[in-house]
Amino acid sequence: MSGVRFAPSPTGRLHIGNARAALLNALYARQHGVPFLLRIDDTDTERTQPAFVEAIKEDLAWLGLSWDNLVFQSARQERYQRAAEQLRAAGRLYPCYETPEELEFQRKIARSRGCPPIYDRAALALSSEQKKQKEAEGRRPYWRFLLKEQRVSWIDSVYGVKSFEGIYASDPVLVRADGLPVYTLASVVDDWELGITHVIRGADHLTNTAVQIQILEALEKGSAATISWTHYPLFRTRSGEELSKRTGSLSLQELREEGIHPLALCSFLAKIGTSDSLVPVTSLEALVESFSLYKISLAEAQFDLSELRHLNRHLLHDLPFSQVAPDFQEKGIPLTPAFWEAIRGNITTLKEGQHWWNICYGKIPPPPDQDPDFREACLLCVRRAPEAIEAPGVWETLVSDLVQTTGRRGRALFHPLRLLLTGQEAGPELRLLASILGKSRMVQRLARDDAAL
RNA sequence: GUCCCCUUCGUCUAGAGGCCUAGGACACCGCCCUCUCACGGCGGCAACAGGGGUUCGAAUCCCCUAGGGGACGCCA
Repeated sequence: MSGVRFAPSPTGRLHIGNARAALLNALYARQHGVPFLLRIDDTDTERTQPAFVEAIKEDLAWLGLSWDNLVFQSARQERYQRAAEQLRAAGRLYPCYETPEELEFQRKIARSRGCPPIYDRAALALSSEQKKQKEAEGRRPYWRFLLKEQRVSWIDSVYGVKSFEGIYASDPVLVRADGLPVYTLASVVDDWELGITHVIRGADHLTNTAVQIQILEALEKGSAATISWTHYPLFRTRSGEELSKRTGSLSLQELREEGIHPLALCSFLAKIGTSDSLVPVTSLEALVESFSLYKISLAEAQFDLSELRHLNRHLLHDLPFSQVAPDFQEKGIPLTPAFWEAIRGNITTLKEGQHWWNICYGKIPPPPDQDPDFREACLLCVRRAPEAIEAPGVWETLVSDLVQTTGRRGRALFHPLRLLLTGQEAGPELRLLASILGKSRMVQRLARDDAAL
């Protein structure tokens, strides 16, 4: 039995950091044919909001990821209680009575004195009378795991041999005063019981790993070698902008609204910070094939939104009609192959595709009528052109006529004509636009007819 | 403060002591294509954070300095 998991907490919408974790795990699962578990880490009762569970599922589906199993930590409380019991029995879980405020104060003191803010284990020295007295005062105990002061080592797929000394960390709180387990415990229990053999997560969990290994051992469920650990370096950002879920920046929702195609995001998230080139792929399968944990670099990759946009542009150039039609359908746009062929080379985002759809099939703001004589001449030519602009040779004939009639050619002809027809300075080749607009709409726009403007 | 990690073209990176006058991709610039802006094709510019060692030889190994990230929560 083996498997991987993506374990978001439903405290907000998915952001790119989450998406990377989800994608990397999903790619690993697909490549190795192991189950991909979606575990909802909802042990934090204050911050969890049920609505975000659906939002997370929606975001994952948009990315193109599916899961084999769905588990809620909130539904597994008795497992965690049992584990806590076992740790208590083994003498590895001890009650503490400080309030969060007191602990915060202690940490502040330690920091100001230049000391590491590590828990002083004061509660360990409490006699049973003292504990009784604390409880008589109305204090409920919270429970800390007694860390062994030993070196914990494991092999990380990215970082190589890693080791941490137990003395450099606080004894972690495993059970809160309200009796509910904390992530640190729940995660270890679940990984063991749900057959997670490969943990792939951000490097912010590196020190957690040492702690979790000690818990795993204390629970007699395994050792450092039980799980294959992979920690990838977190994104770095320009000018230190926050990327964490706490600020809610760069949610998948925002990227989606901007018109970033999910495959562009997946290509980006799978390739950035690896030894592979940052190029878009047109299917998730291609990412599965080239995926390797060993390609992940030790240096933090910089997340650059403009890089993502470039990738999106290239992807859109490559994507066939069938792969983008659904995205437009969703926006109520009945995309046609001819239209897609015409615009794909000129757009960076799907949103710009919608923009061009509106230009071609909707009304446009009246372009400035700087040269009415030129406009009238163009109108004359288009009026006497055959109905089927798209038919072979028709465009060429029309252009000859335009050159003859207006006395202009090249940029001097096409630029103002483009402006009159589309209201845009740049865009797809006019020949293609003309066949999409059709003779009647071209006439309307050149005649400055209200129906098209 | 303590611990962990990082630093190669603008960006993502290749690089495991001689294959390095440092390779690729994207960006940028130029040319070609095109009676047009784009698209596309071809080409160009451009980097080993700094300083010490070790070695016949260092981007690569060691040390120091500087800069950056992460962890140190009754969050996950």
